[in-house]
Amino acid sequence: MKRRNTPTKEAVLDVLITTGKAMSQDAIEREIDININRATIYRVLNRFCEDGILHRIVAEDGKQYFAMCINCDENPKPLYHFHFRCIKCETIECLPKEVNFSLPKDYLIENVNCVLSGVCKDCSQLAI
Amino acid sequence: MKRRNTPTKEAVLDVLITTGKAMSQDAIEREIDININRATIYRVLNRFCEDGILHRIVAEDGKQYFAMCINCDENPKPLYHFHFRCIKCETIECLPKEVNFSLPKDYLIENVNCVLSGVCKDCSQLAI
DNA sequence: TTATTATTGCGAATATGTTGCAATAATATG
DNA sequence: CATATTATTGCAACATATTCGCAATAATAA
Repeated sequence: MKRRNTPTKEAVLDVLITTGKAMSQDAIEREIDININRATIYRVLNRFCEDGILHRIVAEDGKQYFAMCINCDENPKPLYHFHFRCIKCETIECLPKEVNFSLPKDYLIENVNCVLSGVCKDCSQLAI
Repeated sequence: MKRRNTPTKEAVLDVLITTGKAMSQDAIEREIDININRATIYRVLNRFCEDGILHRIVAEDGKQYFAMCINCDENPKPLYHFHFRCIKCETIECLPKEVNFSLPKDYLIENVNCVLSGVCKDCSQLAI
């Protein structure tokens, strides 16, 4: 199943690149100027995840967030990194901090989903 | 708002104690012999969380899971510990492993939600 | 025993995410 | 350039998780 280039895919990637953070489907939809169907956005996001272009984070709000893989911006992130979700501005960012864990014997690891939440520096300074 | 003792609350706690793992609303409902309304179970669980009796984990499936706080069983867990979700048996257990993280300056931490997923030892050995 | 009010059940509402299907459009081929 | 192939889209419907309003019930206090 060969992939095709579509305005939708470009628009979605664009938003994620310029924002530089992890975004949910509705946030992405809000940011895109052209009108794109909800289901289509999900399908595009899922395909990007399959292709290793995006990674998916599930936050404590139970929602899925999507972010560019590894080299979101200048500083490369370790494979399994922490994420920070700001409860004020509702954005999620990848932290350049690796998740260190060890599993008891006979456990097989498949995925890591670590989200810290609180108030990000921008919002905490606004509060002053 | 003073809390009252009800059969529902007892039943829910009972299941969580005997299972010793984190369970979702539907898993709890399945395990309880008496009939309890879905909404009621959620309310009971939420109240227990408010009261610090249970803690809430959100897994990659976007669902909420609830587990006894800290001293789920004999071995006490650190405040912020990892959780392991088995994709075979669909259970979540608290790992006695503390989450070590550090935040950039001016970030305020509020909550930590770390879930590793894969195959637990019981299920990985079944596969052999 | 009675009054107060926390708790429950029920139904409906909300939100997130997925899916089937027909229509559209990106790419490859002649 | 014209056409065939099929990936992608839009739409509506669906599935599931969780919450909420409201009236009825029941736990506790008096």
